[in-house]
Amino acid sequence: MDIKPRQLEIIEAAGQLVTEDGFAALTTKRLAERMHFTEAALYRHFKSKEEILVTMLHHLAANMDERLARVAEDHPDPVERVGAMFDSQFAFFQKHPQYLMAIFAMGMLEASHGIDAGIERIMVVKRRHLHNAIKVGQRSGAFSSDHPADTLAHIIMGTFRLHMLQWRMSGRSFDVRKKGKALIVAALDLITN
Amino acid sequence: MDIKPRQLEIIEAAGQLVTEDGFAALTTKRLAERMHFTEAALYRHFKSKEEILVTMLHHLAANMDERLARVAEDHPDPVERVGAMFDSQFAFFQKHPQYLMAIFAMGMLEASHGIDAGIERIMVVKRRHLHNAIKVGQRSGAFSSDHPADTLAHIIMGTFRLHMLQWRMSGRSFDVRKKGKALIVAALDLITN
DNA sequence: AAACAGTCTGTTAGTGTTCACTTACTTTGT
DNA sequence: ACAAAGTAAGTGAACACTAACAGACTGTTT
Repeated sequence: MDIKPRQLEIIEAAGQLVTEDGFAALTTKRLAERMHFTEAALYRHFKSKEEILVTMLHHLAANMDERLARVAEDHPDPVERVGAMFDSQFAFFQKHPQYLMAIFAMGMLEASHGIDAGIERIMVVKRRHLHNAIKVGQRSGAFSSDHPADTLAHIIMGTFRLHMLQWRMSGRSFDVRKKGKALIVAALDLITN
Repeated sequence: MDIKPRQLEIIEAAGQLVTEDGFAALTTKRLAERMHFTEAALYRHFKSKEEILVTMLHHLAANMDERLARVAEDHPDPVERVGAMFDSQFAFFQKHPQYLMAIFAMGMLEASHGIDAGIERIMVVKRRHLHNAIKVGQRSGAFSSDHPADTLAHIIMGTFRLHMLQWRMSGRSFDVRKKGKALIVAALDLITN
C-alpha cells in the first residue's frame, strides 16, 4: 500500500483540520477548500472520507514503527533508549502536529471500525517498543524489577499521553519537547535503580 | 443551576449513547428514541443539544468535586488519601460508565466552546484535589520531594487516564477497580519514600 | 510531424439522506 | 384554568457522494 504524493497532501490537510478544530470540522467541503479544489476532486484520490483517515493512520503507524526501531538501534543503553524514543516522538509531533489527532481520537470510537483499528495499531506499536526497552533495562538491572514491565510501561505511556493532551489543549503554546523531556526524565528516575 | 429529574434522565441517556457508540452517535433522533419520546419533546427540557452536554459536564464536575472533598476529609493519611481518591473514581465510573465520555472528549475540541470549557473544568477539579494530597504528603515526608508535586501529580493522573482509556477500549471487559488499584498502588510506591 | 487513444485530474451541477430545530396542536396532572 | 410535557409534520442547511464532461499529458500509430 503505497501513498502517492497528492494523497499525502490530502492526508496532511485532513489532519490539520481535525487537529485545529476537532473531528467534526473534517468535512469534504472544508477539506476540498483547503486543497484549493472541489469536493469531487477528492474522490479521484480516495474512494471515501473514511479511506482518507484509515490511510493516514496506516501511514503514521508504519512511519512510527520504523522511526522507533531506528532509535532503539542507535541507543543500546536502556535508560537512554527510552529517553531518546520519547524525544523522537516529541520532535515528530512538534514538526507534524497534524498527526496529533491520532493520539486522541481513540476514546471517541468515531464512526467506523477501520478507523478504530488504525488508532489501536498505533498504540500497539508504541507500547511494543517501550515494553521491549523496559524489559531490556530490567534484565540489565538499570530499571527496578519491583513492578512488572507492563506496569512501568503503562506509567510512562500515561505520562506521555497526558503531556501531549495538555500541549494540545494549550493550543501548542509551550515547548513540548523541553517540558516533555523533563517529565520523562522524572518518570525514568522513579523507575531507575 | 439545578437539574430536574427528567433532565437528569436525558443527560444519562445522552452519556450512554456517546459512551456506547461515540460522539457522532449522539443525535437528537437517537436520543429521543432512547427516551421513548419524540425529538420535539427534547426541546421541552433543553434549548439545544449543546445545552444537554454542557449541563451534563457541569453536573459531573460538581459531583466529582464534592465526592473527592469527602474522600479527602475521611482519609488524613496522604498515601491512603490518594489511593482512596482513585478508588472512588473507579467505583464511580464503574457504576456510571455513561460519564466516561467526559474523560476522553477533550482532545477532540468537539463543536463548541461551552463543551470544551466544561471538560476542562472537570480536569482542573481532579488535578486540584490530587495536587493538594501530594503536597500534604511531601510536607509530611510520606512522598518523595525529589520532584515537584506537579510532576508527581502528572504522572499519577496520566496513569489513571490511560487505564480508563484501556478499560473503555476493551469494552469495559475487565474489573477496572481491581486492576486500577494495582496500578495506583504501583505508582504510589514509586513516589513514596 | 500529425493524429489518435487512454489515463489522470480536475470541473459543474446535482443526488438523496440526515441533521438540529420549529410550529401548531393535544394530552395530562394539579 | 393553567402549566408542563407530549405529538405530528414539517423547515432549511449541511452532509458524503456521484454523473457527465473537459483539459492536459502520455505513449503509440500512421
